[in-house]
Amino acid sequence: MAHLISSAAMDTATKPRTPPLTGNVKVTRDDWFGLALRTFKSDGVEHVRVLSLSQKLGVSRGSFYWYFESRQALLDMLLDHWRDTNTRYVLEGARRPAPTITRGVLNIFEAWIDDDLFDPELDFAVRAWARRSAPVHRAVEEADMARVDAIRDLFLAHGYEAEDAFARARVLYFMQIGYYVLELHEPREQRLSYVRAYLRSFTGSEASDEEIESFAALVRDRKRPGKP
Amino acid sequence: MAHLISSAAMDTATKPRTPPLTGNVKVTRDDWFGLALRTFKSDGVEHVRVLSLSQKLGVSRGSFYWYFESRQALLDMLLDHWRDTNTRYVLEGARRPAPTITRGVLNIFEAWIDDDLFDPELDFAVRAWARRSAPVHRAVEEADMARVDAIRDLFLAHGYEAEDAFARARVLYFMQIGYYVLELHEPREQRLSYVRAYLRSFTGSEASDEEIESFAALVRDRKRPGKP
DNA sequence: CCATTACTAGACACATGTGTCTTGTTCGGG
DNA sequence: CCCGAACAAGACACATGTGTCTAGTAATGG
Repeated sequence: MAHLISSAAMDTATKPRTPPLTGNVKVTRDDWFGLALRTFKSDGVEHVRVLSLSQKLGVSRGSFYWYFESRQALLDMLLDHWRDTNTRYVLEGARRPAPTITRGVLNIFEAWIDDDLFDPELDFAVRAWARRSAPVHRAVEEADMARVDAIRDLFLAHGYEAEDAFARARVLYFMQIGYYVLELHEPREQRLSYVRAYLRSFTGSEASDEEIESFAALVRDRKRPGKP
Repeated sequence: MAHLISSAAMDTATKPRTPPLTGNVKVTRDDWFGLALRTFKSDGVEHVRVLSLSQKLGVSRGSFYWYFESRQALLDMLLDHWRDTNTRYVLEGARRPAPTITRGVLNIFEAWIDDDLFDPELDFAVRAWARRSAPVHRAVEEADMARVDAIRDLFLAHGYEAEDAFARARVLYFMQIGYYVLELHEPREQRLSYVRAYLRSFTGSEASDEEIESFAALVRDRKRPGKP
């Protein structure tokens, strides 16, 4: 009865693997989660389906229920993943001490401009999801408030008046979200060329050439700074 | 063909009706479309389902297929509706001749600030839909370009340099979209109080008191200006 | 008053989805 | 070398969805 051995040639769109997968194992938990995440980002929650994921992975749904308790558990993990990645780096950037306000804003831009640190697709997918799910909605509200507050605190720390700091934080944040929603996908070089103008409009003061240049250099050879 | 009755129904709770509905009729085409639209806005395309709509309307699915060719036909109509409403008023506002740039931007704000003219929920729902549907994606891209171009032309008409006009159009538009994505739902009065600051940051010049005041007055007794 | 118009109900055939359970299959270790 | 841990397959029961078709039924108009 052993016909068609190792027809598991499903290495197409899903597969670069590190360990050769011992035992009767065809896919790992990470395969499931990774595909779910990609599907979530490109197609939305509604399309994260155990059945269709299993078909793309070339295994039966039984495999899924070995690794995960339920579809809902997987969705919860997607939300956690978003919280762990997207919000964190924005906050870290905003809170990093900076000698000037322009430099402080550049610290935030670092996350914005690097898709490894802030993932706009993921953010949008979560926002779309939030429209229907109360807990997700709360999570998004919390994250937005935390982000705007952190940016406002940056302006406050650099001597802006309370109201002005608030307004500037909002303009900066709203415009960034709006930019991502539009899905412009401009090349990094082009985005870099706008930085000076954005800084002027966001902070009301002028960035120094070396600030701009060191930011450009940092972005150009983006390697993830922390540990992987 | 006397099916042009009761087009203005579109109530909230789905039921109170203007004409008593003659014959064996339980729901009208507008009932179907109105509920579909509301569902689309609050829950997204994926939840616009013939079955669940029929249950909410209290009729069988047979009714739907009397009024509409298919689910897809209904979805197409939703997209058309979005095009007819949302894009139009933004363009009209931007193109209306204005004595000053601040006044010109206020003309655009008119649509932004009035949910009858520009519906953020609808816009967001369409953008979410666009991520999965190529034709919808194209429609959104076209609309975004048309809107930004119209705003840019406004700045150009008031003497701004080409690049500056482009940048300002983008900042204005992106920030507005970002604002809507966040779903802040601030009361009209509060939004009005920001208008002067926004105008300053968007145009770089100061609005006159009477411009601000006449805008506030216009918004306060919002009646739809054109014909319904 | 009877036919026609304009709908609605409900059954059929089929697809896609969830979650559970039983029965494999493959490896590595005692 | 056989056994158990770690997974996978596939069937079952059920829910929800689409689209089609036939048999109604309530007002209206001749």
